[in-house]
Amino acid sequence: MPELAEVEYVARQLRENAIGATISTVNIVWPRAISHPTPEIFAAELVGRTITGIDRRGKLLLVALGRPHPVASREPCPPSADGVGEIEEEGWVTVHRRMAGNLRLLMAEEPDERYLVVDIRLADGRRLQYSDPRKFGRLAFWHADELPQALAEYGAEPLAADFTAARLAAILRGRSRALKPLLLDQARIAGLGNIYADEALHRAGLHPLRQADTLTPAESARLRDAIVTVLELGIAHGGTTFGRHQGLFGEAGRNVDYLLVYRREGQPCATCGTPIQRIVVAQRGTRFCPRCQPE
DNA sequence: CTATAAACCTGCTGGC
DNA sequence: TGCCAGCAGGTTTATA
Repeated sequence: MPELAEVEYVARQLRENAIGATISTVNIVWPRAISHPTPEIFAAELVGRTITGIDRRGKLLLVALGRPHPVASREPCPPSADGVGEIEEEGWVTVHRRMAGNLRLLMAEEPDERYLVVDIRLADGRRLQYSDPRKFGRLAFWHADELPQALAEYGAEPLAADFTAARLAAILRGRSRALKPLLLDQARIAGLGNIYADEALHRAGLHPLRQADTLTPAESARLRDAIVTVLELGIAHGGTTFGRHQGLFGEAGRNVDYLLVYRREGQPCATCGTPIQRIVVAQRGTRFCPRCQPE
């Protein structure tokens, strides 16, 4: 599930529902899921802190943690527009769901998630649970001054204002790699995964094996627009869900109904009717329309 | 720099 | 129904 669109969708839900909540206990069911610093320190650092903001970088979810002001103001501080209130950030939890991880916010009476990996109890009785049947996903805690090292390897943010056609053209320039592995390279563009890479290439009319530095300016502009479009559509549809839930409350994303090529091999292309083809590129199943996306 | 394979894990689906 | 092969939304590491 979790590519940029699915992470962004959950980030928005968390921003609406979890900011201001205080963590009372942390139970780590599968310790290897904590990648930094150690499971024990992770748990100890979280307890007593309050969720002050939610952010995202590529497929990585960022949860800002702080402590309420020790003194005074009787008024609870309302979160500001960027999700950060009058509480000082002291650290961050990062969540990478990899292939199959899910984040759920459970009401007090709801049963535990299946495949539970980390259970975070909130002071109001709700639980924030990370579950993951494949156990590929990772959580970490970073002090505020350590966060940059956690984000150091990420490339362009596709939904940021500076992700222009010129920016993408600069990324493609001088690279002999095929487009598909380049789009999946998080150090170049952060957040595209197998679904949205295939969908973006299809919308741009580009073959997945096309060499990156052979695109014309018009083609790279088309690709930039296609990337932004597929991601925004994915977010608007609540993400793409194949198996289990992926929203914060267990709801399935509806974007699967809008995919044009991903997992549609053999079915007719919506544009030209040619059967969608599947090949393997960089160990990943890759779908495209051989007519709309000529090599 | 680029490419390829394997590893990390488990669940699900389709074929026989 | 049972078993096996193949596939899966991602990343890291080792090897050419």
